[in-house]
Amino acid sequence: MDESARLMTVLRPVRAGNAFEETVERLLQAIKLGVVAPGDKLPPERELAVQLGISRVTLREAIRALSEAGYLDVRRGRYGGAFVTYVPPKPDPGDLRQVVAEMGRDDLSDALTFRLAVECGAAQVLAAAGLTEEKRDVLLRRLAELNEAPIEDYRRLDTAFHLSIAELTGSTLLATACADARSRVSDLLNAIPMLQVNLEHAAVQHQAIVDAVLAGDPDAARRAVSEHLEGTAALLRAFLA
Amino acid sequence: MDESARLMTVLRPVRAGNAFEETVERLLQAIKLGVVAPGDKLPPERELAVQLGISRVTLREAIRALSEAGYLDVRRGRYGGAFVTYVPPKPDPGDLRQVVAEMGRDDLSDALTFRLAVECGAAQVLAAAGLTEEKRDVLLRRLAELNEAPIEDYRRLDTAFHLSIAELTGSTLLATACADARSRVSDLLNAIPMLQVNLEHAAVQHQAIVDAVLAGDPDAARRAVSEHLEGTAALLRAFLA
DNA sequence: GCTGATTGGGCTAGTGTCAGACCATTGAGA
DNA sequence: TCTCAATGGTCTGACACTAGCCCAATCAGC
Repeated sequence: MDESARLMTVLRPVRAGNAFEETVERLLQAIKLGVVAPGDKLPPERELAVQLGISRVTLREAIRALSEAGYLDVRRGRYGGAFVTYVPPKPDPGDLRQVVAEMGRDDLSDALTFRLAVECGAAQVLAAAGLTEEKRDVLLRRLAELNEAPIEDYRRLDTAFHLSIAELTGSTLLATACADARSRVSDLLNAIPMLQVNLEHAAVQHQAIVDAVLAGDPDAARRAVSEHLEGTAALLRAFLA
Repeated sequence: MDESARLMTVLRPVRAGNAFEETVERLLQAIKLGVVAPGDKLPPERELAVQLGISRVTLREAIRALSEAGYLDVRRGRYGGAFVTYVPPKPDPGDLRQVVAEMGRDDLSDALTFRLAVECGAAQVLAAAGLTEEKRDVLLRRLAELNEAPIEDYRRLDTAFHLSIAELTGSTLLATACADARSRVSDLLNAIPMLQVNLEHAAVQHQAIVDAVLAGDPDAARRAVSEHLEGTAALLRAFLA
């Protein structure tokens, strides 16, 4: 609000934790966002350590922790690797309160606001920039895949659809921000029951988003994403009330 | 674009560098954004180290580097401290090419896209949420300060105005993202000559942004910010062409 | 069966980072 | 003029993290 608020924003902690903790967080993000789908395996330790910019020792500690927590199944030998065993829990509104209690009411509001801003921003930018034919295809394919998704794949493909919008802008920073925003609320979304009405409603909104983006209408794109996300947020608040 | 793009997004390096490098970067951000104005001093080392979540040793190394680079003047004894000596260089379009060469053409585009998305998102969210009287006052005060600014304070107060919008949403994540976005282009903005025409044009656009936000019109707010930033981006491209 | 490539598992020596204690300098106020 | 609180400057022992190496397990293909 005042000057000192800006000081706190910029002079916040340089690191969110030690290398081990940050690595666990990152792998968890990849797993929960479904970037590596259930049954898939992570890249080999040596490669992954390079990608993450950490030592193999630290990476292995993180993998062992996730393995012990039941997220991964690690197998040795050729054709081995760290296989994702995590499957999102059955939606249960009861979990919601618990998750919110863990993350804090303010952080929830913060995360929802952040997500709203960056996803609207991404859609607007993409609509304003215009899409190549190839990009149109990607977007339409993602939408189609989502619409045909069996219910157990719905959240994962929904994530893929949403993230595609940011990725198609070509901005790595924006894609990263959207992935971060999504992962901050993914546990909450997983706890919301998937009712037929809501899914149909979401499908209409997804279509509206794609239509606006393909039409090159930034205002409509912004509004469509805004309505979609506000709808989800309202659903969340309803289950929390 | 495809599946592997998302893998790279999520499995990017856990750390941007060692603690020393990241600390230098953070302090530089505070200085260049004018969060600590020229002549002001940083918090005492002991406090700052706690805020940044690093050891005093590492912090001191970073401060020494910035001191040797001419950004800070460190004085011992009571009422001593690390005083900001950095004043933004005189605008010089010649610097532009050099800065762009250092950061890379793609990174520039990435940064501009990111900034456009998050600032539009922030303005939209703020307009949609509505402002308390107190918040209105803050926003109007920042705008007034900017309009009355002597030319040597213009960039700093412009930054303050822009960041206020994100801060007023109450989302720390969003404020952080906007600060990050701004700092990625601040060297470029500093290199653009400040012509009277451009300043007047900017003043009108700033007014339009505030008007839209206070009117509670998210679309208008988004559009106003978009026009303002696109104008700056166009100016940049013009000097680079 | 073997074999060899691929993968996880483990060890060690070296460097980065930290917490905490203590020293040196400065200058406002008694 | 002296004092002392606030601040930067320095040192040390402990722990975290890394790079690089070698070992162990697995399994497709010969």
